[in-house]
Amino acid sequence: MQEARGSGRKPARKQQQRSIRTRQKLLDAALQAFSENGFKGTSTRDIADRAGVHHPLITYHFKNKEELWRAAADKVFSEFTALLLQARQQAADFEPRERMAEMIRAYVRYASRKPALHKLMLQESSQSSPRLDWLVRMHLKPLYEVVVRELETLQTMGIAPPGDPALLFNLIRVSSGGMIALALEIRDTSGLDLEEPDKVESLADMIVDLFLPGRDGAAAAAARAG
Amino acid sequence: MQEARGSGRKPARKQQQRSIRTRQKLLDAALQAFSENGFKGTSTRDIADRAGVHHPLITYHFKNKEELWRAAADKVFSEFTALLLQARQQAADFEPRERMAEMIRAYVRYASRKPALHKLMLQESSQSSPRLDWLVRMHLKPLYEVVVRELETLQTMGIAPPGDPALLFNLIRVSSGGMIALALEIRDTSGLDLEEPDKVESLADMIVDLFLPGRDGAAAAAARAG
DNA sequence: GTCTATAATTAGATAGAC
DNA sequence: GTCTATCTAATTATAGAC
Repeated sequence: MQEARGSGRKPARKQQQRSIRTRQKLLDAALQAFSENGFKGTSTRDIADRAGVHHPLITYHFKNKEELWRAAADKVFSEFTALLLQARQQAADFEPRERMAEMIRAYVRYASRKPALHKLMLQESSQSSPRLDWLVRMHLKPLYEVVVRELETLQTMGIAPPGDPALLFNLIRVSSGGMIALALEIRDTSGLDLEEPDKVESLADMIVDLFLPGRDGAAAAAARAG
Repeated sequence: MQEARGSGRKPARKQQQRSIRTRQKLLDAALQAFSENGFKGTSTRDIADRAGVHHPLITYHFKNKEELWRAAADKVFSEFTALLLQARQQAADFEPRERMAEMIRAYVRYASRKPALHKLMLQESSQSSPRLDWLVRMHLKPLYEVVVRELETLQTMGIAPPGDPALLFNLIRVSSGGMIALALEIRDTSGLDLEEPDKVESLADMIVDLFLPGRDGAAAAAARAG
């Protein structure tokens, strides 16, 4: 930190801050653009325009298009996973069914707040690519490993329905994320507006009821016995 | 029909047939390419290469990229709807639950045979466009209107779970199509290969069990009464 | 009905001034 | 850290020979 004090040193810090803001704006614009048009379908010029900066700045801050994609994806997915694990943490003392229910609700709510995340994921999953490999390895698989184990527990307790846990996990996931990613089309074909918060809650509730039909605690055991 | 008989007339018919085959090859290649890279992300040259024809032929047969997209989409979606309504027709004499179950199974099976259809739909739904409007108006909405009515009936019979029918319809839809469209990613993150026919059947069965938990006929009425 | 050649536009990326 | 200018390649689309 060779510019801690003295006169005429503020410009440097101001530049740093501007640089950070430019990075942020580019990341936000990139996420939006990539989620709408896919990797191949978006031009770096479009991203620069959305961010309100000149396009050579992308090269300056992120080296190239691929790195920009990765940075943008990493940002949302990290945010998403953190929020999900936080919801799980907060529900640590709950009964197993309620803990999973809270995670599902957190999942649906975040998906609805950041539809770009699921749009991005769907765009990239339509074809194998280094980006999909990276996404699976860095974000999707780690989350899967954690959650599927809890789902299996819920299955043995009779709370989640029987069957392949991998199938069950992914059904819950696409039921949440897919609905959000398709929100535009769903509104047009069936008049259901998933941007309204109460509709989002209805969606979360329906998913919980569908995928966790069993009950918690003694009631569940009793129900199975009798 | 000025070439019904006589010698030296076969070349004309041969050319016609080649033209038809070229159209077909272009339509198939276009569906594949668009489903993988989205509309903006695919070049007409890529489509021509996949089809093994020279790219100016696209202009010749389809005028431009947009019309080619429309023709390709129209082909699969027409095929898809026809197959679905046929399944419904064949199950006309079944009890209501089994009729809907057969439609769901037909839906999942076709989705798995033609993953490009759902990939295309997901790609286009990420942003509003004249293509999405067209898709909704020509294919999605008509199918929705028919099926949601039957779903409502199943709800009043206690076979389908209660709640907003639009929500229920779309959940069934994305549970089927979304899983298929995401097959690549799902295989990599959770080792579940939805290209295997028996996995597809398991998926269909699980969807039927989840979304049609009630029973048919007198049993259902008895179950609700007692 | 098919091809070559090409026009007009837009893409990703870089060089170098400031 | 930011900008203008520009290179190279790829894009959609068309014109016109065969």
